[in-house]
Order: sequence, then C-alpha cells, then structure tokens
Amino acid sequence: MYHITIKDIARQLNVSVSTVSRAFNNKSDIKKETKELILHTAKKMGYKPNPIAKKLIERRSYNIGLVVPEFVNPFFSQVSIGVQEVLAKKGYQLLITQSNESYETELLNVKNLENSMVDGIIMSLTRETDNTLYYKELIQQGLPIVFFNRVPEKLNATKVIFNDYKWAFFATEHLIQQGCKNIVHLKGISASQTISSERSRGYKDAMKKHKLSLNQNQIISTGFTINDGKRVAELMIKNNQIPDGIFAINDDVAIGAMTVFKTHGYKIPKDIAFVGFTESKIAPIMEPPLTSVIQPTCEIGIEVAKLIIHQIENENNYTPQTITLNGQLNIRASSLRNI
Amino acid sequence: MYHITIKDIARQLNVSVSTVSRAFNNKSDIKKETKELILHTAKKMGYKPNPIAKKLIERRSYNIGLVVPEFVNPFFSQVSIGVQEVLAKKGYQLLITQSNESYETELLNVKNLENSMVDGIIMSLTRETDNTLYYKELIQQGLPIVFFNRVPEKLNATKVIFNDYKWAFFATEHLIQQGCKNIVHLKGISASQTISSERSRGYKDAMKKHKLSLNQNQIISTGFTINDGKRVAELMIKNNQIPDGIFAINDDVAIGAMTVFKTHGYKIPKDIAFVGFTESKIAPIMEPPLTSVIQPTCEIGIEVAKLIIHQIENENNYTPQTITLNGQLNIRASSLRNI
DNA sequence: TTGTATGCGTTATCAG
DNA sequence: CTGATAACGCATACAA
Repeated sequence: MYHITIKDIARQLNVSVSTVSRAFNNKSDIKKETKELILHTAKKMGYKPNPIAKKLIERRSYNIGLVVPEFVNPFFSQVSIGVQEVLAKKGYQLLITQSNESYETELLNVKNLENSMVDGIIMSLTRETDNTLYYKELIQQGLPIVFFNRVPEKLNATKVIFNDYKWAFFATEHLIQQGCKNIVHLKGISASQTISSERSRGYKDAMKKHKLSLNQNQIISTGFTINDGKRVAELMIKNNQIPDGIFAINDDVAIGAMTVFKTHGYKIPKDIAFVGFTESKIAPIMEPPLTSVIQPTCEIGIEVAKLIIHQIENENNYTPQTITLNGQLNIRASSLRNI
Repeated sequence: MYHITIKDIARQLNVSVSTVSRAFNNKSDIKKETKELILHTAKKMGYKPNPIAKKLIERRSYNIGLVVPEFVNPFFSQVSIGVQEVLAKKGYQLLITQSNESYETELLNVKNLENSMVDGIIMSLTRETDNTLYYKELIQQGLPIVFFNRVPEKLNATKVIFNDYKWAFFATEHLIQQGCKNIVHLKGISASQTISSERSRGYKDAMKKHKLSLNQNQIISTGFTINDGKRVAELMIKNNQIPDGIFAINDDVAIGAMTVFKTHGYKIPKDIAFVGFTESKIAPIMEPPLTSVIQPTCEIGIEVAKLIIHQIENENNYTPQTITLNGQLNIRASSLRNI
C-alpha cells in the first residue's frame, strides 16, 4: 500500500510542498487556478492526507479511550453507540477496551490507552474496582476523564449517572401500589458499588414511606446473572420464604428468579409480582412480560461524549460535574395485578 | 497535558537524543550504565514513547478498522471481542464502526477508515449491500480486507464464514427426526444474501433427503426481528396453515413466532416444534427453551483477526482464502418430542 | 502568490 | 560507545 503524499503532488506539478499544503488548507492566499489544479490532480492521484502526520504536529491523537466492564452486556454496547455517534462527528476516534469485570485488566486497559496517547478516557468501573487512586492521579495530571454508570463515589470527577435511587424508589412504590406487602429486594453484591447501594436505598425508602415492615431477610445479596436469580429463588422456595413482590437489581436476576418460581407453580404476578431494572431485550417477551426501568443508554453515551470533548477542548477551564439522567418505568404484566 | 519526550530526557541528562533513543531500543551498543541511567530517569520523569511519531516513521497506523452492520446484535459484539483479543496482543488497535444496516453508511465508514490510514479492514456487510465494486477496488489497490459472516459472494477475497448450509441441514433433519412432517422455514428477506440462501438450501436438502413434501408455501420470507416472527405467525394462524415444525432463520424470528403460537394455545413442541439459529441469550430461558444452532462467535473473531494480521504482514505473498467454521446444535425442549 | 526552512517525536545512518 | 543529522508527512513563519 503506497500512499500518495503532498510531495508526490508537488513533484508532479512542479510546485513546492507548501503550495500544495496551502491548497488543502484554504488559509493563506493562493492563486485560484493553482489551487484548483492541485486539488484536481490530488484527487486524480488518489491523495489522502496522512492523519498521523497531522496528529504529530497537533500533538494530539484525536483518539478517545473507552473502558467498559464487559461488552456482552448490551447496556454498554448501546452506550458506546451514542458515544461513537458524537465523537465521529467531531473527528475523534474511539478505542474500545473491555475489562471483563477485572480490576487488573481495567488498569491495564487504562495504561494501554495512556500509552496510545488518547486525548481522554471514558470509563465505567468493574464491579470489583475499589481502588481508584490511579484514576485520581490521572485526573491530577490533567488527563480528561469521564466516568459513567459505575462511577467512583469518592472521586471529584466528571460523571454521568442514572438516578438509580429515584427509579428504584418508583419501582418499589409501583409494587406497593399493586398491593404487594412483603416485597423482597434482590440486590447486587458489593456494598461499595454506588449502583447497588443506591437502588437498595430507593427500595428501603419506598418501603419506609409506605410503612411496610422491612427486615434484613428482605434484602438479599444475589449477584447479577440469570443463574444468580435462579439460585436465590430456589433458596427462597426451600426456606419457604415467599414474598408477594420482588424488586431485582436488574432484569437478569428478575428473569432467573421468575423462571424458577414459575416452574414451581407460582403465578406471576398474582402470587409474586416482579420488577426488574435496566430494561433488557428479553423483558417484553418474557411470560408474563417483565416490568422494568429503562435507562436512556444512547443518551448516556451522547452526554458522556459531549463532556469528554468539552473537557478536552477546555483543558484548563472546566470543573468536574455530575450529570444525572432520568429513565422510565415500563410497566408490564409481571407486576400488574389489576386491583 | 504536556508529554515528556526523549528530548527532555536528553536535555536533563546532557546526552544526545540518539543515545536516549538507543536506550529504549536495545539495538546498537550502548554503555550499560548510561542505558540504565536513561531508563531510570525516563521512568522518573514519566516518559511515554509517542506512538504517533513511531507510526509516522513506520508509515503504518497499527489501526485496523472493523465495520459491522449493527452493534446491538450480540453476535457482532461477541465477534469483536475475539478480534480485540488477538489484535491487542499484536499491538494493533481496533477502530469499530457500525453501518446500521445501511449500505450508504457502510461505504462511508469504509472511506473514513481509509482516511484514517488503517492497515486493514475487517467487515461484515449490511443486509442491503449489493454492490461490492468499491471493495473490489480496495482489494486491487492492495488494502488488506477480511470479510466475515455476511460476505460478498462474488468477490475473490479472504472470508471467514459459518457453515450455514450444513447446520441448517442438521437443524431441519433434527426436526424430521422428532417426527415433524410439515416443516416450515422462516427465511430472511433478500435472496442475494449468502446466509439466507445457504440456510434455506440446507433446509430444502434435508427435506428432500427425507422425501418430505416441499412446496412454495413452506418457505416464508419473514425478516429478521421478533416482530417479523410474530407477524408471520399471526398470518399463518389466520390462514390456518399450521405446520408441525418451524425452522427459523434466527432466534429472534423463532421467538416471535413461538410467542404468538403459544398465546393462541398451541403447545410447543407437541403441536409445533421450533428450531432457531445463532443462539441468543434468550434461547435457554424461553419456555420451552429454544433449540438453536450456536455459532463460535469468539473463534470467528480470533480467526478473522489472525487472517488480517497475516495479510498485513505478508502483503505481497498471500492468496485469498475462505475459512469455514463449525457450530453446534443445542437441542432443547422446544424441539424435543421424546418420540 | 509562491518557495524555503523549520519543527512535531522518533528512528536510522553516518561520523567521530 | 556516542553525537549530529536526515527522514517520516505535513503545516507554517518567514523570505522572496
């Protein structure tokens, strides 16, 4: 693959490289005819400006790194679509990496991106990420970073988050309004995760507001997968602790639990009403269709991308901010008791 | 963000840049002590080599472009994981673009990648892509390209495909072995798509082999989404054309159709047995769980990545090849009649 | 209006 | 063993 350069064009036309350069960046004055001639022959010769050379001069890579926990999770691929959309328009390229829910890999990814001289990093932490010291240092060094979704609680950084508390509250309240009295919350795992704790906080406050009894057994640390949901449901059945409503940390857990309860003869939503979180593709086709909180995935991506660009282009003149986005409760049959 | 360069180190240590450079590329001889001193102070100063400068010299971007129809489809995100894995190890970066099933966007993406001076392109065509002339030209110009999944039938290029024919044949034969006599195939749309036509060819041949009647009504051009599946099922019910087995172009179509038939009181698999294709996350948790052909998504990615690297590194000395990968039929309750 | 020279950060080729 | 210098492709300040 031989690439045509401005030198080739200059030689061909017996002009200097600077003239050719000028023709492309309609800056300094250049005779209209020469310009047109150059542009024309450039096109004919199949010239494409070498972005690498430009980047070297501008001392910027126009690359932005993205670090997500796992790409199989549609949430993150959807966010990345939003990110791409904005970045592409602005001439940036996105380098996508995934940390497979491993802090070690996450750190490695970030360091690799640094070595790639990205202009900024967009990231969502793994579930096990506890130590955010390195990211703090990066911020202090002046590297633009935007966190989203799974964000470091203690760091003063730019963040885009979802109002987990509010929507967990609404979701729980919805179950209560459907007549549920004994609602169990299937929670994530680590208490350090903002998301898990915010959602369970919303659950608790809704229970309190409506003066429903709330004991330790009603919040169960489950995990995040379909199998986690299944496992917990089996345990609940074995212990004969059957609630009349379940608010799950996410759709996968809800689906897993629902499946098990169904095969054991429980009627949904009559015996147990279900609400999930972070609407998945499966929710609407479950039987019964699963009520879930939908997050504005694409908007999150768009917002994140705008923020990182803003931060890059106003390097010395920006203050960390946290943007909180809203969602929607998609009410479906799994929680509708038609009281 | 000020970046330390070898110049900074040279100045700091009162040596020349070439000495510093030598210290990093343990090539030419350099006094052990100076080398160690340089390496040490470089680390202390937080030096990171500028990959852009290196790329300029090497006249290579070490970027590889990926063009997929849509990233929401987990198939493609899974493939991309495999691709990433291999490329990252070899020091390449992946630029991911998606064409949203639009030929126009696809072409735009490819051209953008060209302008980014990618060293090669990995792509899967959109469903509407018909004209592959431009890609032919690119290949002739010597740009390494590897196609996968949705590949241009007529182009002599490197391709990684799945044995759609074979597994469609097996899937259909499985239904026949379960006692189905009147099997309908829910096909994609465009006849020009290798995948759709290969799968329906497999279906037809299996029917022929087992001497089952096969008329035009048994192959229905459906589409690719859950709603397409629903729509067709409703039509079949309305026309009272109820088969005893359905082999769908993909899981989404199977799921859509299955849902409708179920709500109309049909028993799965007793009344109608179902087989999907390209195992989705939903398949195992459907009720009944959906039999499907699983594709080795990650392996496809790995294979594709290896091929593009091979092509890049042996630019003048490679011949286009087509690699066909195998899958597996995950038999589940949706097709098991326990005869 | 155009050409010359310099520099972006690095490597490579020569001299020394 | 080390230093000076040219080159990668392009942009730009300055000179003509």
